[in-house]
Amino acid sequence: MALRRFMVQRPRGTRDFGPMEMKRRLAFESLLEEQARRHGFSRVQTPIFESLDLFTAKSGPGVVSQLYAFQDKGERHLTLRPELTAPVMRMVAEELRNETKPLRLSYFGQCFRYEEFKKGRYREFYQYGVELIGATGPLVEAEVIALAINMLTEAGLKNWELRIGHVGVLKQALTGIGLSDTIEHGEPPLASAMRFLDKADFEGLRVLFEKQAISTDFIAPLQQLSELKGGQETIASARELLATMEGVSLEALDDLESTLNSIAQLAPAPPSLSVNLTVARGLDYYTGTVFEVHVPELGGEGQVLGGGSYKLLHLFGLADLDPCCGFGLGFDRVLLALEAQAAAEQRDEVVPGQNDETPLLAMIPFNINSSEILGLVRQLRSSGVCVEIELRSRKIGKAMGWADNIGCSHALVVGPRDLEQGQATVKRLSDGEQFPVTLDFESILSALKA
RNA sequence: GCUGUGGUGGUGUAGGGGUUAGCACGGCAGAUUGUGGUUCUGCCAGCCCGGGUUCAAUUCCCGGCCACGGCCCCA
Repeated sequence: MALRRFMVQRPRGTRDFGPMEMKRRLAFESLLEEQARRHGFSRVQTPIFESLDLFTAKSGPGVVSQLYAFQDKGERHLTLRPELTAPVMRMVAEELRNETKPLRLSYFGQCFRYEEFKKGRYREFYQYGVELIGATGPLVEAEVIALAINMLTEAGLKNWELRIGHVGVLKQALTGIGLSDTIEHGEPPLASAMRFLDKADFEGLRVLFEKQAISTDFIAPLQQLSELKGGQETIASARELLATMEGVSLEALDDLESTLNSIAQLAPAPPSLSVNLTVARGLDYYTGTVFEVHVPELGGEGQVLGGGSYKLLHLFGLADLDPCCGFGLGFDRVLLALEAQAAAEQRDEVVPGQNDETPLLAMIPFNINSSEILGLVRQLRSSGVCVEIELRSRKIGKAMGWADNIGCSHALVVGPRDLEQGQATVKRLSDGEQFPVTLDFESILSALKA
């Protein structure tokens, strides 16, 4: 292409989506939307850019290095949004304070992160998510998680693993044995202990316990707790371990069990369910149940969904609505997984319903003034038929080839003779069968349905 | 943040210090001036960018850009 040297390339880490790909993406989006709708969630939308403060308030100043941040002409500090939870929280505080609670909100859109991209990680990526705001407890969490399960199931995703945990279990165990949650120097002892458990650094934990004058006898059961992994039976094992530690509350564990029981009724069983008390999601605003979905086929970037109960609305003066529960679904990653699985099974359809089954009619004006058929085209389109007009004045044979190539189900040639007689033939391209019609939309409509 | 591999028409590829840079798919047109998917013919269209070595670089070297991976990290 001679013009290449003058072309401007797509920025690094971004993607274009052609017609075929968009068909899949739109089908996937409406599938997710339909599930959200059935669970009572309503779609909202927030701006592509926000005040920088919104994200530093949520995640600390460190996030700035990963943001597409800039100043506008009024020298306001803005950034392209790196995620959608904080904007939705902002919107709730700003616009939806007086709506009847609880709110069930869903959203979908681009997010931007300035980082090295690779398979499943892009600088511009798409996130679908939901937040349930203004209600708390095991049933709320179960509703949200069940929606996630139903979405992935309906999308036809296979071989995925739901990992579920509850940050309260270990936290209550640690406070129960006497670790403090208040700051002395820098990090509260409780947070340090959580970190050590997360990284399986039991020597670090021992040092901390000695410093805090806490019996190191607790380390063994804590280690066992953090290493628990398995199905629902894991709850019973955790209960036994916690029972050996005096003064430790079982409330979080009871909640988790209750959540799991409700999920089992609200959604089909996921292909794999694993209870893991160290699914901490690395973030300190999570307060209750936390969960992630992984797809092994995706390798390093295998997490396709993550969420839980968190406290963020207090940042906006709405502490009474905390905690909320929600999740974000990596739209691109789920699609990648679906594509990989479809390819492995040599399946054509990647997303259920991606292939539009409505007839597409190629209207081929032949040696006539095309204005003769425009009224008919309009009537057909009003009746819900997809109509494409041949625009290059091809000869009949070529026009048929064109119609077939672009995926038309039927073709209708209208030439001088047809106009004269008020009749024509609708040709079904799949098998070549022809149907005589009169040149009015009702007759053509019934031929298309034949 | 660390690191591996690679870049030839729109797509997939062959080749290789001096070539009319080959092939397939594709698009367009004709064979075929009222009915497609076959066939035949013609046309369209390419060596990522910059510097170096050389008489000569698309080919070798260096840098950049882009692409695809593996770690780390992740709101």
